[in-house]
Amino acid sequence: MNAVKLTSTLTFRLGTLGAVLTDRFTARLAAHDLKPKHVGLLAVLDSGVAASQLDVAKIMSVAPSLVVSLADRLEELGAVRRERDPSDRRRQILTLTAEGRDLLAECARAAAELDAELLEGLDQEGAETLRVTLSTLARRTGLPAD
Amino acid sequence: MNAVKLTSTLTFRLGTLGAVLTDRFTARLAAHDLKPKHVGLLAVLDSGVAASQLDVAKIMSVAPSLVVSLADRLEELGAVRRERDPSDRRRQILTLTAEGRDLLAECARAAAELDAELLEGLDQEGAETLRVTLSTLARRTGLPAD
DNA sequence: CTTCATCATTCAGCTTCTGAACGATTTGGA
DNA sequence: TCCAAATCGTTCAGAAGCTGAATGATGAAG
Repeated sequence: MNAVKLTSTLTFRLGTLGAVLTDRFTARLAAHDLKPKHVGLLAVLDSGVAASQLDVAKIMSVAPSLVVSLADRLEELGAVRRERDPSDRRRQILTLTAEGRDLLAECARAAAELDAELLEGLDQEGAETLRVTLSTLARRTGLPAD
Repeated sequence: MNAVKLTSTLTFRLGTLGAVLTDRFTARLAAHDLKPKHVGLLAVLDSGVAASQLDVAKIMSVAPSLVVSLADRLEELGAVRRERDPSDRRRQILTLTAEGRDLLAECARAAAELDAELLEGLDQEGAETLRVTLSTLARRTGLPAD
């Protein structure tokens, strides 16, 4: 009883909306020849101390082998530096370079512009409430919540 | 100036959160041997009159050839009926069967359960505000907003 | 100093999806 | 009436993105 409408569930709505926004972000990133996961990796490095590739893989919930190829590309762009951990030479420590920080900032600005488009005409209060609520949901989902 | 943090943009947050929720939904759907897109197709048929495969493809923003394989599977499950449009025999009209409606309802219930898990402990008011805001955003993004 | 665990890397392959054929049908002129 | 172009569904090859199983290098434990 009280039949649920699929399209009004958060699960479906956040899923589809998230997909659309990711597509838009991907389109913006195309200019830099990057994918969202590349930027996600930059963000991980930015918001923490130096991390090994395996650490990054765990944080991103992604296979270690994927981190290799993401880091390959970012290293090639000069956005990331790869160094063996002196205290454990198996570990590759990834760190953001100055260029990497710039690149991340540029991508973040692109995302913010997409946000502005999305929220255009929405009341300021609603937007702020949305941010707070999503931050809460992100936190309890194990995602970066800032 | 006022540097934007990527992880706190809606673009990034909705993208990652949406991906997590879609993964969870996919896991629930595994029991029925369905993917979210199958259920999305059922939802399109449910919320409209009879539609041709091309109509569905446009609504779902997906290649027509993908609709073929989704419909193949759903037809095989008896959830969907395929009939040539008598007034234009090129068109394949897709309609929900009674089984299809049941299946959709079951999937919607699964999504609602995931919603409950996600919102557990969140204040009722915040949840309701979230629903309303997301509905608005869905509408202005060309997604089903109900 | 040998055995087992851990990390990065490569690579084969899976899944999901698209775009280019193609056949069947319809439409719009000449 | 007939033909050319457009439209719809279908098949199929293959791109894209990712995983999991090897492999080699290094480290830890006895």
